[in-house]
Amino acid sequence: MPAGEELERERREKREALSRTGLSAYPHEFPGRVPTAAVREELKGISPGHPPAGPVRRVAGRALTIRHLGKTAFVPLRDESGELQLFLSVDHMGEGGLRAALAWLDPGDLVGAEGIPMVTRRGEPSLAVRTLTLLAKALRPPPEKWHGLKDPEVRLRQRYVDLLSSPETLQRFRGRSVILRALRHHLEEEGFLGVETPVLERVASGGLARPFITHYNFLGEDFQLRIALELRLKRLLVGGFEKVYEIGPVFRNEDLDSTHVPEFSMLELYWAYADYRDLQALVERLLPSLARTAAPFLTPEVAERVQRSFTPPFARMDFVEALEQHSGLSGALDLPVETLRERARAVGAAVTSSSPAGYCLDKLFAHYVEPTLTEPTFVEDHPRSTTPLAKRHRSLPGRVERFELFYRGYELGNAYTELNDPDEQLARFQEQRAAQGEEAYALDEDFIEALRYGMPPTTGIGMGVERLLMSLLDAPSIKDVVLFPPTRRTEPSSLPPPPPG
RNA sequence: GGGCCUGUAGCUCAGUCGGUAGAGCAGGCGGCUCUUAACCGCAAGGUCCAGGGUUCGAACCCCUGCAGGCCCGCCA
Repeated sequence: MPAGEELERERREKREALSRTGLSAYPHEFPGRVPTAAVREELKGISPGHPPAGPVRRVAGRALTIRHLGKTAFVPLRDESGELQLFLSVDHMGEGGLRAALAWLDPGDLVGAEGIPMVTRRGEPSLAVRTLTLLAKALRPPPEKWHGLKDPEVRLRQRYVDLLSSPETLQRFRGRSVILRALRHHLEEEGFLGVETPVLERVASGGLARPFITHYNFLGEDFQLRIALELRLKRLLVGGFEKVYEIGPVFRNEDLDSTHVPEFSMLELYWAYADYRDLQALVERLLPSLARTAAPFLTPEVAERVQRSFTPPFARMDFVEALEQHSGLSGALDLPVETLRERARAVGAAVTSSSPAGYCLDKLFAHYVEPTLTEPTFVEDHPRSTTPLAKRHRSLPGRVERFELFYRGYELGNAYTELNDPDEQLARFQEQRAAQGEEAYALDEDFIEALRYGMPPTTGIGMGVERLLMSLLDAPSIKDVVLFPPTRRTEPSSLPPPPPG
C-alpha cells in the first residue's frame, strides 16, 4: 500500500474508533465559540506562568501540530483570527480524557476546545483545555509544518491546501476582498452607482480580444462572453445615468502569463459631463486611498513603498514625445505607414502588409517605452489611429483625448474622453475594419443606434482589477491574486470523443 | 510558438562516476507534566512524471510526450 493510502487508512481507523464510542467525527455545531484573537486579547499583560483563571472559553479551528510530552500536550490551533495554543494535560482532562483525545487527534483536524485561558511559563497565551471535541476529521495530512506547501502547481490546482497551510496566502486574498470593498465604497462616495450588465452578448465588443463562445439552447443561438463592459455602460448614459461603474468578470480567449489570465475582473466607470482630465484627478484620489487600505496586508516596508509610489501627482507623459524620445523616431505622426510597419517589424511585432499606423505605433510604444514606466505614469494623447472609441483631441491634430496609466511596466488603466458622435463612431469602426479585418473591434450596431439618441459628453476608464491588486499587494504574478486560475488538465480525458457534427 | 529550468516517500528536499533508493518533517510503536521546527529510541513507508531507447545494469545517458516555473514572442 502506498504511504499516502496508508496515512489515510490510519486516519479513517481513528475516525471509526471514535464513532464506536458514540461520538460523531462530523458533529453539527459547536456553540458559544469565540475567536482565538479574543482569548489572546483577554490574556494580554498576564504574566508568564499565570495559572488558568477566569471564565470558561470555547474556541474552534484547525489543529496544526501535536507536541505530546507524556502527561501534557501542546496543540497550536488556528482559526481565521490567528492562533492560540491548546494546553492539554491530565490535570484538566484526567488521564483517560487526555489519552482518549490523543487517540483520535491528528494534525489538520478541525477541533473545538473548551477550557480556561492561561499563560504558560514560557509566556505563550494558551487555553487549559477541559474537553476537546472533534469537529471534522482531516483524512489527508496537511503539508509539512516548517516549509509548508512549496509546489507552485499544487498551490494553484489545490488552492484550498495553499490557503489552509499558508497564512500569507489567506491574508493576501483577504486583502483582495477588503481592497475591492474599499474600491466600491470610494466610488459610491464619489457619487457613482454600481450596475450589472450581461456577461452573455451576441457580439462581444468594446475591445480587441478573441471571445469565448457558448450556446443558448432556448434561443438556438451562439453567444459570446463579454470582453469589455464599455458599450453596455455607455448605453446607460444615453438612458440618463450620469455616473455609473461596474466591476465584474470579462473573458478573453488568450494566453496565460504573469500579467494575463483569460477570466478576470474589469472595473469600468463612465462619467457624464466630465472629461479625461477629471478622470485623472479621480484616479489620483482613488489609488492613494486604496494603497492605504492595502497597507495592513503588507509588511511595513512594502506598504510604505507602495504608498510612496501612489502619492499624487503621478507623472504625465505625452505619448508621441515619449515614443520619439525612446525610439529615436522623429515626426512619428507624419511617417508613412510603410516606415512604421518596418520599424515595428524590426522590434519583433507581428506586422502584416495591412497593419494600420496606430497598431505599429502601439507596438513601438510597448517595446521602447512601457518597460521604463515603473512608477505610476499617465501616458497621454495617443495618435487617433490607436483607438476607435476616443474623441478627437480638442487642440492636438491627429490625436485623441486618451490616457493610459502604467505601473511596473504594465498597463493599469485606459481612459478616454468618449466619442459620442454616432456617425463618426460608425465611420471609425468601419475604417478600422477595412484596415484590420477580423482584428478590428466587432461592430455593435445597436450601440451606434443608441448613440443616435444622444450621449452626453462623457469620460470613461477601464481598469484590470487583478492588475490593480497586483500593484497594491506587491504580487509578482496575476495568479497570486486570482483564487482559482485555470490549469491544464493533467490527463487526457477518459470520456469518449463527442459524436461528429 | 522559441529558449532555459524543474518533476524522487503525504510534505520539504538530497542522490557522487551508470552498480539493489536517502534525510528531515508528518504517520506507527515506546519514553517524557511548560512545549512552541519540542526532545530521545525503534520499526515502517517509493509508479524516482509517463512511454520508448542505449547498456550486463538507468532516478542518473539519449529520444518523445505530459505538467509546472522563468524569460522572449503573441495577445489589451
